[in-house]
Amino acid sequence: MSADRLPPLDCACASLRRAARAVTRAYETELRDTGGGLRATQFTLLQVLERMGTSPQSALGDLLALDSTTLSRTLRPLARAGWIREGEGTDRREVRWSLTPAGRRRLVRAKPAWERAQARLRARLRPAHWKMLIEELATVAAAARQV
Amino acid sequence: MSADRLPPLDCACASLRRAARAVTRAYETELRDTGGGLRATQFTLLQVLERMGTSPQSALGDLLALDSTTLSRTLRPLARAGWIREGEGTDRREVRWSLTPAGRRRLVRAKPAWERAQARLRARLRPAHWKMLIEELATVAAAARQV
DNA sequence: GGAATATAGTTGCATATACACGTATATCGA
DNA sequence: TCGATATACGTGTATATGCAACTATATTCC
Repeated sequence: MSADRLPPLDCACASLRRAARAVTRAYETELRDTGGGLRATQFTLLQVLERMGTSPQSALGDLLALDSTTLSRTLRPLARAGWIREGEGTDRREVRWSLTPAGRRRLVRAKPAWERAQARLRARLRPAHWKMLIEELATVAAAARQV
Repeated sequence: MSADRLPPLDCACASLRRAARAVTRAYETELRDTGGGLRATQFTLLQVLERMGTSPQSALGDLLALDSTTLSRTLRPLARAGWIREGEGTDRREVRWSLTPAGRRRLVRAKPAWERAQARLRARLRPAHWKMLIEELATVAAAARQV
């Protein structure tokens, strides 16, 4: 029933939000069916922590353009589930997060679903556009933050 | 303090969500300061209704890739504010929406803020990339819905 | 050293978003 | 024509998201 094409929206913000909603739904469907029900944001946080090793909470927020208050509340359930752990830094205000072994296993288990979602979307785009899109989105996010 | 650049994220979903968050904040800041505090989604709905004239609720959901339950709750405050109005269709299940004169005025009043936000973002991107981005995002949204 | 300021994070509140499920209406098929 | 199915929408519930305002710690600078 879903249309093969959608009319472009003049507004960049509306365009981004619409695409984010549609793509999030596709990824979360995949994650729900076989990836154990991680939400998109949860998966992303685990994936980023895997790449960063250990990271102050604020650095996660900077990297993902996530407000610190959102981050606090999104990380809490991940910690409660035992997938991430708080570490100590020199700065006593700061919270440093890292993946636990359980978190790493959780991520490994979810990755096939994520890869399927990626592959499925990618297959529907022109090959050259994928990389461009990823890079342009990074540029856009950085540009928007500078305001 | 915000970085001039951000590292790309491998995940298309994470890339889109990050960009959508950052851009939404930029647009809503502008709308808050001088546009009367419309939220991004509210502005988008008014703008789309202006373009479509009258539209069944389901058509709005299709166009914006918005779940119908989200739409119900998002439209309600707009109706309460008197910016949109319910109309009758042949199908008694259906709700048809259209902009009221007050809604049109509201939109006119918010547009300069929106245009400033658009212009500011656009100025930070390579000129050729803007149109490409808008179109690619429409393609991505449509592609993700087909899953 | 201590006041002014900046930074890291949290809490209260409000909107955004969607899934599971329910209700009402319409359509289809034997 | 009437029972099965499909469509349009709403409710309950849960997560996502960010602003205003707050606390606690660190830094700056006189």
